[in-house]
Amino acid sequence: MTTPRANSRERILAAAAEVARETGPGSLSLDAVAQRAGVSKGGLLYNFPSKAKLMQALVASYVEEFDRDLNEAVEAGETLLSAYLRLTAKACERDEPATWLFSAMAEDPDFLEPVTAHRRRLLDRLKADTSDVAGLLVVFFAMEGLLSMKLFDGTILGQDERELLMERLPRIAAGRRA
Amino acid sequence: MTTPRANSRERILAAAAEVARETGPGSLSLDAVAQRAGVSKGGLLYNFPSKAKLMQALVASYVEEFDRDLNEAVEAGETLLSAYLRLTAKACERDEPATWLFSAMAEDPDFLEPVTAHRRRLLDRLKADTSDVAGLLVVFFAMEGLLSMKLFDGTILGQDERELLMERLPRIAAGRRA
DNA sequence: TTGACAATACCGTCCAGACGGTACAGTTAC
DNA sequence: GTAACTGTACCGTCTGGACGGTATTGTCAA
Repeated sequence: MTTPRANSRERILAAAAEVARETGPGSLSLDAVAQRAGVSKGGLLYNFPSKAKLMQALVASYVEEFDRDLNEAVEAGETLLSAYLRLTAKACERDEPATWLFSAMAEDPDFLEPVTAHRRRLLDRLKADTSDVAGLLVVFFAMEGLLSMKLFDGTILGQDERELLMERLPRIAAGRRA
Repeated sequence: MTTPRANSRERILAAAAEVARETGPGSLSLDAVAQRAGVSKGGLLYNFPSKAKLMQALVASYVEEFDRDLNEAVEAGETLLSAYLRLTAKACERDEPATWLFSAMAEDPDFLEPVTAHRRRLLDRLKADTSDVAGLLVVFFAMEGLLSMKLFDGTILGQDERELLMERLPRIAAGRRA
């Protein structure tokens, strides 16, 4: 009952994210991931020879996807800030928070290094693109705060409040005072 | 020595936070905590009858401390917003990030509920104190973003950048009520 | 005053289960 | 034939936590 062609890696990665979300970040066992992906444990370890490699791939795929989307938007003519705002807001509205991030952190905090490096590069790109650094920082960290709340599951903000926030942010980054 | 040790609970809680910080959020074992606290595992389990109770106490003590400090500042005449800004900034500058939070989350995401509830209450209090809700939201989430970066270990921001940010924030939330 | 009992605050040991990882023989698609 | 698996069996380690024991202090009736 096998169709062994290889989107296996993607299926496994997606399964890992699902398991992390459903059973909690601390319960990401290889057995659970293999079962969820419809793969044997042997098969999982064939694709990712250790749990550490799985985690690294999980983190890397997230960073790559974000950068890809961002660069596509910029090449299509959108401003960097606008694209960042839009993509991050989209991430905030997704049903599945990226709790796999916590799984990676629980396994070994060093696995987050690619994410923090990515964030640092992103901020640098945004800084190079504005004349109002302070305003940019405010906007950037507000978005990061919103995103982290989503990660921590907090549905702290109502719809109307979020709209209020998202409406104000671009005006701050534009250098205008309310 | 023979006399029952005073403040065992506090020592254990502090030890748990230390272990979480030093060995990573996923490696918070009772053995490690007991050893660090200078208590046997049996003694630990006497004070906190399960790991879950330990985590809950860890979370609760954080929330209580924050609220206590905040209320003291307000009673001493500081405005709520100013106190919130100051206390959160202080937390960001502390050497020891609160990685125990991730330990709690790894154990069971539900343990974070008191924290998110606390955050929600805090935001509500701040909202009731301002006429410019949108501005407040920006400031609040920017601070939360800064804090979460600290938690994720990201030393993303340099000293000068943080000063730039912290200088701008109060001006955005300038709309005060009566 | 004292002896009996109980509560408090631990210590040290043990154990069942979960987990990551290995090994390897068999199976299927190309 | 080979890459990409499956399936099973197994190992060593770690972990939460149950349990029984112990020392000190407190209470209180006779």
